[in-house]
Parts: sequence; C-alpha cells; structure tokens
Amino acid sequence: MNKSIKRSDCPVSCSLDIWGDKWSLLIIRDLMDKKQCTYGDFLKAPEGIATNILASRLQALEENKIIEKLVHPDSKAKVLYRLTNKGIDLLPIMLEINLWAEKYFPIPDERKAMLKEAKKDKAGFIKSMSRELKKQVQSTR
Amino acid sequence: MNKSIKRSDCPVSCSLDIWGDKWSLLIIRDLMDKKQCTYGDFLKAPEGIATNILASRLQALEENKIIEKLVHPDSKAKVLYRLTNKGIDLLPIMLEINLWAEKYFPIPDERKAMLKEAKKDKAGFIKSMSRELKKQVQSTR
DNA sequence: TAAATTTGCTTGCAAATTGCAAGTGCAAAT
DNA sequence: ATTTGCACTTGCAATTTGCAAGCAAATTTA
Repeated sequence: MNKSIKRSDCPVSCSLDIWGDKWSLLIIRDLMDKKQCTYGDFLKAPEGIATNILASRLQALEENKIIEKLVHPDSKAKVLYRLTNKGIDLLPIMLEINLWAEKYFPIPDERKAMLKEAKKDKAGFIKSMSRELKKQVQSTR
Repeated sequence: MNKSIKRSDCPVSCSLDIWGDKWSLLIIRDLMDKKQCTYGDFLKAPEGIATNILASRLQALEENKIIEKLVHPDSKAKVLYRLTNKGIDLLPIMLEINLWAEKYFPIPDERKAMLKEAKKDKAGFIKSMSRELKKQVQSTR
C-alpha cells in the first residue's frame, strides 16, 4: 500500500494518485458532513468499508496531509479525525460531484434541499462551509 | 468487472461507483482535452494505462453513458470515442480538480495558463468549453 | 493481388489489492 | 479484577491489476 509513484505531472493524475479510489472521497465526505469522526464512525457509513481498508486509507490520507488525527478530549482510547485545510479545499470538488450526481441519479431529499441552497450562491456556500470546518482546525492548534 | 452494485444512495458514492478509480477520469480528461480519441490515443497518454484495463474502462463508461463510440469517418478499422452530454457535464468537477491540484502540486505551465483564464470566469469557461464539446455531439446525430 | 502493417481489442498468468473474519492491545467502565 | 469498547492488525481467499503476447478485421504497401 501507499505507493507514492507519481504517474505524470497532470493535475488530474496527481489528484487521483491521492484520493482516486472507491473509498477515500467517502471518508472525506463523512468529515465534511460531520466535521470530526472516530474510526468507528467511518465504519458505520452505509457503504460498509472493511476495517483494514479503512485503516490503510486513513493512513494514506494522513500522509498526504488531507486529514489529521487528534486525541479525543473525552478519552485517550478514542481518536478523532478531521480535515486539514488542504482537505477542506476539496469542498468545491465535492459540491460539483453532488450537483452532477443530482442531475443523473435519484438522491435523498435532504441532500437535494442542501444542494438547492448551494446552487443559489456556490461561492458563498463554499465559503461559509469552509469557515465552519476551519473553525475546528484553528481552535485546536 | 462491471459490477453494478450501488453501495448506497449517496450522490458521492453513486458517482464513485461509475468513475471512482485511478483511470476513468484520465480517459475523460483526454476526451475533454482532445474532443475525440481513438483507442490508440488513450494508450499514448503519459500515465501508461494497460490495454486490458483501458478496454474494460471504456466499456464501463460506455455502459454508463459517459462516453460513446462512433466509427471513424476515414476508416472502418478505427473507432472514435467522445463524451456524451452526461460526460460533458463532468466539466465542473474536472475544473475544480485542476484548481485544487494547482494549489498543492507543481503543474505544467501550459495548464496554469488555461486555469488562469478559467478562474476569471468559471461559469463562462465551463459554458464555452461545454459548447465546444457539444458541437461534436450534435453534428453527428 | 498477395503480403505486411495498423487498429482495436482479447487472453493467460503472475503480482498486487481488496474484503471478510478473527484476533490483539490499550483504556475506561463496572 | 474483570469486562467492555475502541482502534486497529493479521491471515487468508477472492477479486482486480498489470504485463506480455496473441488475434481478427481493415487498410496500406509492394
């Protein structure tokens, strides 16, 4: 795992080398939705990621500075994961993926409602959501 | 190959089920850059996709109506691939991927120049590029 | 018109990755 | 002191990937 061989200088290729698989963006989605997640939270996602795959993806994302770990304030036994600024910057991509999917798949109504808001003012939506997520990061440095 | 099991109703998950791997978006990138490609064109890409993987991805993308095949006007031996409207609608995602990568990786100067234009007026850039690609589709129906 | 070449794949097989199930070790609760 | 919860790790079978070679149809060359 974690081969760091860059296939080319293409920005798309470089990006896919980091998060171009069936699971990484789902981990990132969970963190965008819930701000912070424990290992167990990720396992609860409806797609059902296998625990060893989860561990390897979390490690790769951490090595690539997309996410970071911190000890849970309540207990040393728990670990909290959250997005770094680099990870938060994936928000525009995530939004566009949602908008594309909305056009071509039936998606949950609650998501639709959120996307309706987002479409009114994309830049504003990204900015406010980004601020929300960054608040977490700042407050624990 | 080509398992069509939907992992969940999440828009991100549904999208990844179609193009969430290390190669599909590179195929789509080539088609956005060059409008139309032959099988051989894809093999020439710097990332070096294996021929069997290429064949399986092309088939999956076609089944999912992201791309379509047509016979080359010059020769029955050649096949041309191009994006469908559904595939062209991936442009905003592709643009945001490029912009994210530009921020975090060194990328080729020519790409940078193009992105500079795109940033000035994202919606306009998407619209004109989309029109370019759709022209191809319309003219051969 | 026959032979060589190009084009778009397919096939076989080894290597890598994934996915499932069952641990393991540390912290915290009972 | 023992059980429970949490974050992983390990072993192994199944799937997927990647490399190399092959192949049939269409086109070009001789």
